[in-house]
Amino acid sequence: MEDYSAKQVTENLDEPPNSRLFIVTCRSMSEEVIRDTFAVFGDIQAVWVVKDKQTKESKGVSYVKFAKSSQACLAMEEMHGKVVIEGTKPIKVFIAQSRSSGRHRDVEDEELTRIFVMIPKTFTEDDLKETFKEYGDIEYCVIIKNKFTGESKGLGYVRYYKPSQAAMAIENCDRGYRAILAEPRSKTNSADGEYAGGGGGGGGGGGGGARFDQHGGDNMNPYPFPMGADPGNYQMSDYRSSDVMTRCLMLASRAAVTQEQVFALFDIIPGMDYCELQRDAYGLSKGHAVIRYNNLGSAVFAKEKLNGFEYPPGNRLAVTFIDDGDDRNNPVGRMAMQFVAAQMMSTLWNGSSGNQLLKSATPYSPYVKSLLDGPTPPVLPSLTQSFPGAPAAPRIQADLSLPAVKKLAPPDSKVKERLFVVFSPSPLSMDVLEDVFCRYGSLIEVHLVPGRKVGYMKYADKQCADEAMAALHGHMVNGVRMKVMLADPPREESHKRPRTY
DNA sequence: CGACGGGACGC
DNA sequence: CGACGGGACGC
Repeated sequence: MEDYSAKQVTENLDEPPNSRLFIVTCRSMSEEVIRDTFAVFGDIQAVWVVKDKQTKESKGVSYVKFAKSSQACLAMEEMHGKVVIEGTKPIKVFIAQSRSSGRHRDVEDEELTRIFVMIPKTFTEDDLKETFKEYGDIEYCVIIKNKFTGESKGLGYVRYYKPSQAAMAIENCDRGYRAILAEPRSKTNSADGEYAGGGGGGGGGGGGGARFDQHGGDNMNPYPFPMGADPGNYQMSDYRSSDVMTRCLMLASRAAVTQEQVFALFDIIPGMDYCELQRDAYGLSKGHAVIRYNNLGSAVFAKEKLNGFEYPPGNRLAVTFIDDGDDRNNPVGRMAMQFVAAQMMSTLWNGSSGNQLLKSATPYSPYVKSLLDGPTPPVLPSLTQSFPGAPAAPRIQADLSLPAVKKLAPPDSKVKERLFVVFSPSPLSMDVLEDVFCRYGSLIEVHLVPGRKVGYMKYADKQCADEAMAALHGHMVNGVRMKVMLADPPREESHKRPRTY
């Protein structure tokens, strides 16, 4: 078909994605005509007219492979529905399905016009639009935000009117935006993928342990009400699906707490389905966090038990409902709370065999017990000892004198230098590292490599980084020796990752 | 010795 | 409706 060996062609057919056209023509249209017709839209790498094996006659189907997706998209937009040979039917032009996906459904514009990007947390939707309008008219921009605080998650969608515009944006925008085609939202993903089937915990390794699976199997009704038809059942389902705000707690802490700590603490109570630390514009913890449970009972219980709790020791946490509204002492909430407590107790006493419920809490049994038994508010210093990554109350012991703590650089600062740190015998926790490495100024963020004894420190200023390295290399912090050196430049784009464009 | 790569919208 | 050929690197 072209001056490419067979192997090369088949391997490149789907690369970049959406760079190949599927064209329906009249049977008389030759390869030459097709090539001439489409050559004006870009660099054609291959043309293939599907022919009958016996008669060698065209079946009226052709493929045209372009070098770029934007070229294929432009050709599609310009040529679909056009009459190429007078007196014959207009041709149809689509983006071809990738060869590996066995489906033959037409690729819709819907799937080709919305991109998904990573942006600085400081970006507004207007910033997003300003940044991406140079690639084409934008229908709308959306930034994914925290529902309660409006804080950006650093991710956004941009919808263009035409596939070629989205393709241009993906091909030409700064690589830092990591622009890819967005997956269509309509894809009816089984509501909460995490709760499907068996072990959902695996993936992120995010410290918190597996979720408590409260709406797991149909046979497991976590509430003391029968599923039968009685008023109680209605009331219950009504309350389960009640407004999210009623299940949301706000944590306030004077001492700095990490996301991991808050997660570990509130995850003790079953049903946590959201936990996020609030940060200020400079990425510093403001000592606030939002925690949501999937049922009111757990939220009530968590508030009762954790409000006033000392964590870390000496620091009294304040836990309130986000909407400091009305009566939380309604019977339903109380019953639900008591039931959750009872269930946790029984699970603990009975050893919870075959019950996935307290999987992640099991290691914490002693203090979960005391938490449940304890007065309100409980003071259980021993609790903090066993939380992974809990700081010995920002107490840092070092074999050198450390300067005072300095403010972090804004999270979207340009990284001017990275330090590579090796820990021995084991890695230090995130917050200890932040506390130590920020003291020379301009620290942007600490990155620990999961499962390894190494980490990276990002700095916005070369001199600060060098100073930190000179001061800390070979030194000991909390019994951990650190090698601190300049990081090798990040690996340049491995072409391994599958791209969506 | 000791190496990073990320990602999802509650209609 | 209209969906996937021909030909085969070199350890």
